[in-house]
Amino acid sequence: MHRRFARSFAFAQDDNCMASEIRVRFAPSPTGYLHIGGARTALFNWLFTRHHGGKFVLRIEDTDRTRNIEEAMAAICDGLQWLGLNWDEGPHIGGDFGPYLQSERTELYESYLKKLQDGGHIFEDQGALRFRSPREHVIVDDLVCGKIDFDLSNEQTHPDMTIRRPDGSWIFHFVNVIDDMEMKISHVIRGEDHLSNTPKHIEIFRALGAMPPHYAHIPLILNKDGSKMSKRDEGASVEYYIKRGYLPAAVRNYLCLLGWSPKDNREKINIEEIIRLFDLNNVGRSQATFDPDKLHWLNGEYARELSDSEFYALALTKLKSSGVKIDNYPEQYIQSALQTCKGKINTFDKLLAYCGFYFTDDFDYNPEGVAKHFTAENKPRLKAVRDAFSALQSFDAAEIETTLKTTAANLGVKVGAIVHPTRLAVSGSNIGPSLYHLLEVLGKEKVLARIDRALSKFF
RNA sequence: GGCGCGUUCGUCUAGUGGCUAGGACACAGCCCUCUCAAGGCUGGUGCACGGGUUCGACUCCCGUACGCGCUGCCA
Repeated sequence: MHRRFARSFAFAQDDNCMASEIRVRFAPSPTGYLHIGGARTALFNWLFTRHHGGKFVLRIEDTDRTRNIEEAMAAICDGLQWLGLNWDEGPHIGGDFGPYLQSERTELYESYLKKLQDGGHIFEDQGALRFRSPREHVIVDDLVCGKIDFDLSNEQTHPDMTIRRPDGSWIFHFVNVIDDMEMKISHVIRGEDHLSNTPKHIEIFRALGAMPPHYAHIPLILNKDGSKMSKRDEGASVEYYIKRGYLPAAVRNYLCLLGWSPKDNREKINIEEIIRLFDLNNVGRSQATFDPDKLHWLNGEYARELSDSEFYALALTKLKSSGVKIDNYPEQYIQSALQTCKGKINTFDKLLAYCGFYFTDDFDYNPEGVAKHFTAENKPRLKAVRDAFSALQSFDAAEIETTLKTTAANLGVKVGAIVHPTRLAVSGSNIGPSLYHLLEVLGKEKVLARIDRALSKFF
């Protein structure tokens, strides 16, 4: 009830000031990696502006004076770009409200500090500067959480916040507010961990005589075990998915589904459609657990939808980065080899294990497969396959299929009985691409050699 | 401890007083099949608990429990 009222109220305000542009920001600190939760926050900000037609600002909150800011910032920018979350203002591209690194905005903070001091809002405490709270109730009218009444009247439970350290460096609460004000941010969309900070931020806006922006606090993303996803957790950074060969569109789609839903049972939705449907009033309020399995499935959905050339390009890149000596093989060979893998793997990090046998003769044989298929009774069968193959003129998938089937019939066994030993002999694995096509790609010579090798090695 | 937020299958969610509580991932079985995928079919598990309000609560109110967040001279 409260929530709905709060929302209509907030949007009524928007309607009254149509002139003011919608401006949102993503304001990470340069930790050196893009957290998956941060990426989702950035994504929701981005979706919100793309839906309403506003500006998406990237601001780096580097008040901590870390070294290697360039490097740490690059990880974040790369992650955002990989996800397709382009910013309209910020590092690299500038804008009318820069600079976009807090470390370069000190004079601005000084001047606002002066204003606050002149207004009697600041006092010194052992060399640090604190903001004196007016000690009132502050109502946060949140677009996702509804109206929340915070009672800040008790100094014991809500001490005056520090805004500047004795060494002159700034505290997040202060610079964050100043920047949102100066950059004319209209909607602050951020993680729910900031909800309790919001009344304090509003106090600063008021002390400066400014209107606070609209707030929207989105639920946090948790680990499988219910704990907060932290840097140490596997899969907590976007980079992890880049390295594993996930598709950005799939990761982005998955992230959208955490705390937001199209409400019509669709899971795989293209980004244009999401932009069309997305709004703050259909963002959920409860925390979501990150489910790697579902992401993996969704990635497979996207992977299967890739065109042949897209798949080939991505697969080739992956093979090269995996150290496969690709130059030793003709392009046509590589192409047909990779084509047999299309639609079979959900993520590209599985590619090498799936098709490595195409690019080396020196592969391992799966032990369970050996125990199961390289049996005494299968020896004559594998020999029969070998002989049948050697008699073939054209070694194409159709011929191979026919040959295997007639061979099986002659032996009085099901085709599976000879398929498995053959696959194992030529690829070392009991899973893989379609055997008929795989054999065609490998070519008669290699196939016969590998069968011979298996025959002499295991029987 | 105080303050705040949350709680529908294991997980993500749909659901705004009357539904056999729907979908998806995962899981199990079956079908298809040269393996693996994919696809098809079937199955199981869910409204945290206790009070109200109401003719009737998953849905509204209160409390409890649990989870998470904030409570920093971190962001």
